[in-house]
Amino acid sequence: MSLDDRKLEVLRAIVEDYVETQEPVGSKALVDRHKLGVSSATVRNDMAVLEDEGYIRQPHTSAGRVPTDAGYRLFVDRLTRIKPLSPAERRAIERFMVGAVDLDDVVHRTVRLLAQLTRQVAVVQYPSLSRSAVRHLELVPVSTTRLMVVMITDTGRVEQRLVELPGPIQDGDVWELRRRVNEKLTGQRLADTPPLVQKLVEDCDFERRAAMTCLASVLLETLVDRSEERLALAGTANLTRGGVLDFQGTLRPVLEALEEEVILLKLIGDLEPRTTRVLIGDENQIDNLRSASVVSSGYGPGTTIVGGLGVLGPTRMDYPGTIATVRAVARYVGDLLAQN
Amino acid sequence: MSLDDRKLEVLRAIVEDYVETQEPVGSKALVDRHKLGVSSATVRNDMAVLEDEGYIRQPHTSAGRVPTDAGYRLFVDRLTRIKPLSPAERRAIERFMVGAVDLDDVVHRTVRLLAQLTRQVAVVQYPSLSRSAVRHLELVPVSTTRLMVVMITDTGRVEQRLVELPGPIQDGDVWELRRRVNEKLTGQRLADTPPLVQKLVEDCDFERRAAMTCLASVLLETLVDRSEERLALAGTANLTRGGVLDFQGTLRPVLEALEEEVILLKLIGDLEPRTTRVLIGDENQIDNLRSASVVSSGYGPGTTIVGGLGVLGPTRMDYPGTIATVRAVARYVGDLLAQN
DNA sequence: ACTGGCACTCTATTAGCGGGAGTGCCAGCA
DNA sequence: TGCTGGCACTCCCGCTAATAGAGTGCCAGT
Repeated sequence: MSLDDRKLEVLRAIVEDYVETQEPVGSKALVDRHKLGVSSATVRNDMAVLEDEGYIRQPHTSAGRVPTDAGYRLFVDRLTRIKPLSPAERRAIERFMVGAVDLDDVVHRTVRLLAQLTRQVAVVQYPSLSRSAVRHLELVPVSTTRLMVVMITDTGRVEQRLVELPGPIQDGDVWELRRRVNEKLTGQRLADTPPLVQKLVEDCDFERRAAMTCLASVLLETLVDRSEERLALAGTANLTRGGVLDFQGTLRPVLEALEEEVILLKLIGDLEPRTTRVLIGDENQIDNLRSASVVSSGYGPGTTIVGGLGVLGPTRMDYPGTIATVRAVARYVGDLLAQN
Repeated sequence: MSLDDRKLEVLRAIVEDYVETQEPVGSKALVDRHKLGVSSATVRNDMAVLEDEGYIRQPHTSAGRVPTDAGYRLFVDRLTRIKPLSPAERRAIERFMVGAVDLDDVVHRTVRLLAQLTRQVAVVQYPSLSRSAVRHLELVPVSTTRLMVVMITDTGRVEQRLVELPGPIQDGDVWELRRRVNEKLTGQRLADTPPLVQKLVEDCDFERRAAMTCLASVLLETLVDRSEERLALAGTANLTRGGVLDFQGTLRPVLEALEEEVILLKLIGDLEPRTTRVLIGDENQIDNLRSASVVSSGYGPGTTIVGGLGVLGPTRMDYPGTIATVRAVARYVGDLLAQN
């Protein structure tokens, strides 16, 4: 049996009221607050059906109804009309982001902005290296046997590594290495570089071979083996809004999960371009976050994605508003990166 | 009236028991658990005195006693024999820190280590720029009118900034600028650089004057106006240990405070060399952290301090253990930096 | 100066008791 | 067939009262 329009309308009303009041909503209250045009008894029948189908449930017999994860899912998929951002919010974004000086600053501002607008926990991934391109590589002699490699990407990110050389090196050789490396790698996407680096070593003349080999191994590590992706986090205090009820008693598991960068990356990673993803409840496959939802989106210049950002909150959250905000911020940051 | 030895012993016992059980401790329980050699009635009298002096208090009439901030203070100042780290802990430090690849990694590992060992919230300040020395400055042309400045310090930290030039610049000029800047600044403590930078501009020949001026202003900003000091944080989830009772009901204010970098810097800043500082309760001047204590220590190569680190927990914390751990970790990290 | 004893205070826990919100079901009506 | 009003029923929540227990303060005695 499928759900007719009125039942869907009832579901929407339940979700909206519950999100607002955080209390189970009963049939009487529903007809009072929404003009459904039918009596409470009718609504009760609809509710019984919705419950059978698994979209809502009762915390206990003779209490009001609460949406289930499936209920939120349906709500998000079929009942959410995107609400455009208010002018005030648009202005807030502008005001917050204007004057950012470097990449670090952009990321920090973004994450705080998100946390503030959505009143939830916000996560922003630094532009991922593997999807950016090399703008410049700089080699700086730090001592006679040590070299600092500094890489600048087109997203403005800077990475540096120390290279231990097998033996002393002349300034002139550093020069030559710098020239070769830049010649080969500048402008390349990081994901495409490994074979090029390999080639660099092979093409190298004998006397610089040893140094180049060391350099190459560090480069590979920096360019590719990027296990350590960086993140910024803000708004943890928002978890305490609305009592501890939201997260079935304890914040503990949630706080723990938020400290695991791997988990966060999983939450806001693997995004498709130009879409905003919503993970409700245990859709996110993470035990500690059973009662949390994540709204996330990729960002980057144009339609490419160089990183993810998103917010995390109780399943009981304002989905339309949050989705709109996340989307808007992602787009804004993307444009910012494109300009740069 | 001063406190005789037995009264102090009673205070110590109260603190120790309360820290362990988290429950007000009564006279009976005290004589049972500690061999004080006197009866509970005598202990009661001592307690009455300790209460008069403000070192302990009763949550309500006819409940056990709980230490006040002043009580903890006395405990820390006069009753704490430093307990040496257990071999297991020493090994944990080694195991955790070995194999750190760069400064970022060192800081991250340190903060997690601290959080894990003390089971509290840990904060580590990145080596402060103003106290380190310039190892090298690199100028990288990013476009014809933009320059990337990369500064490497002797603590291994790397900072970069973008400079917008007033007009296009030749490679040769970049060269010359780089030479001059390094000549003047390499090896200098950052705190000493401002007048030198000023001098750089004055000594500059006319055609490079404009570019140098821009560069100088960015340099000053990077070198000195270091309002944005970076921090690493870990162990937030530990706040939820021992119920929410520790922080008078809500974690909210604590979480909020932890998000303010300025506040954290204040907590672990301004440290004297070779000491471990303990701030108990509202000694830390921060409203949101009334019921929290902070144990912190400076670290750095040798006896210089390049940054602070510490942990934050409920006033009811294991001071001797925490102090020992913080001190040990600070020393370890200092040695690590010195080696580098 | 310390101790045992005792009366007293206050809390935390438990049980019992409506009030109320909300439901499910049924019979009647369009 | 679908909606409505009515009604009995269920269960939570908040209130009060009663009780047990831990801990204290004080006093008289050694």
